[in-house]
Amino acid sequence: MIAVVAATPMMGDGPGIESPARERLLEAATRLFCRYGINAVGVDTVVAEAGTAKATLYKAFGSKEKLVEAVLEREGRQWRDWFLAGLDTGEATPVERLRRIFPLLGEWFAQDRFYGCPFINAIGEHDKAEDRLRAITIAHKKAVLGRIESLALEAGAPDANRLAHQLGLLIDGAIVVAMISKDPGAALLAADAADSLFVALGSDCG
Amino acid sequence: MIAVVAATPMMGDGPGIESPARERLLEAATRLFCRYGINAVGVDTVVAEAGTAKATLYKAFGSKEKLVEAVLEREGRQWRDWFLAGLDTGEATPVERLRRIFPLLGEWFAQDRFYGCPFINAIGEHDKAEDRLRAITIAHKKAVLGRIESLALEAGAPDANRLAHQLGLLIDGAIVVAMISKDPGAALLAADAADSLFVALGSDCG
DNA sequence: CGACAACTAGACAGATCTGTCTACCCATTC
DNA sequence: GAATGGGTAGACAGATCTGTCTAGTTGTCG
Repeated sequence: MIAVVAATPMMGDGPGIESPARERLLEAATRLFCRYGINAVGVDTVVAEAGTAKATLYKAFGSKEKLVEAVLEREGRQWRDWFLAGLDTGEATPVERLRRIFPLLGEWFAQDRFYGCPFINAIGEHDKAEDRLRAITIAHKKAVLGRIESLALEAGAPDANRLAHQLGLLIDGAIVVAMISKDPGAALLAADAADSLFVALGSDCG
Repeated sequence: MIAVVAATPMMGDGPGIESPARERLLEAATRLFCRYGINAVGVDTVVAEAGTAKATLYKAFGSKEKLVEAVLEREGRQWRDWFLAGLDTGEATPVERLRRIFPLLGEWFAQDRFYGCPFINAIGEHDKAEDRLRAITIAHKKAVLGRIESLALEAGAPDANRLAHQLGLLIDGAIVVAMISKDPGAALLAADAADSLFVALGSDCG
């Protein structure tokens, strides 16, 4: 127990708890699951892409299902770090920060590695009565919408919670449309629609 | 060839071209694919649920992939028939018809058989470089948004095409949020957001 | 009756899936 | 040097997948 954490002597990357093999597995699984779908990718493909042995995967995660959860949690954390940092960086008014949402999404959509939202896709291809993936997804969305609601509140929105969730609708809609159409322009359209939601905020001008 | 169409002597249901076995297969496949995901359901499960033999499935569709396409095309057609009829039925102004969009979606979300959008889910769990399912999906969305754009035009929208596509964002967003949260209230939220998009239309009143 | 068409039941082949297991490698540490 | 722990390589079991094939059943029509 103690040795497991106290070990990892050389690698200084990240928190130092993750072993390199575990990290390579997460990266490979993320890439493959997002591109081809979770059920369409076998663990043999994941370990081949990660360059590890199959036993390493099962030692680290226990099952493919647990690997999927770990992938979603890691990918969600990284995405939120990137997205929320994009909102919060530098000097800006709350409304200006809210207006960054869709340009940021546009950057994401334009990446050749953009395959839609891993959470939405994962839920879509699993039993809809399954609650585990939905719980992970809801936690992720709550973290994102929570920050947006704070900004809406600072911006003086009459109903910050409602505004945040309506922006959430536009966010998810834009993600889905961008995945289907392969057109990052969905972000521009959503930005425009969001402006219509911002008219109640004081500092607005077409 | 001719016999295949000219036959089906007794059954008078529907257009009469579909054989009962084929229809049962489509119904069973739709139910199972939507609920559990396409890749998670094998053809053995489909034929068992449909009460047919496996050979009947392959005789009628040729492959599981073709069955999937047939399911999406049939389901899309039925959904559009229901949805567009809901918009167009009875006497109403174009804006009133546009305002029916989200209450209609709310009815859909509230059904216990609601498992999200089969098109979105299908694309999400397949290779994102695959174009076949995307083409079917785009055709479906085009049919829906085309009618919405006509209504927006009749309603005097300054940019009917843009309004239609923005409503499309809210529609897809609401579908996804309803699937994730299992809360039909996403439709109300979207209806409210849509009202903000309608302010440019003349006959609007909070 | 005989031909025919649609369907059923289920065996079967071959591939692939998840998960386990053995045997070995190698670096670090005591 | 010996022990240890993380990793590799890959065989293996057992299930399940898609798709094919054979044989038999049912019902219709001439």
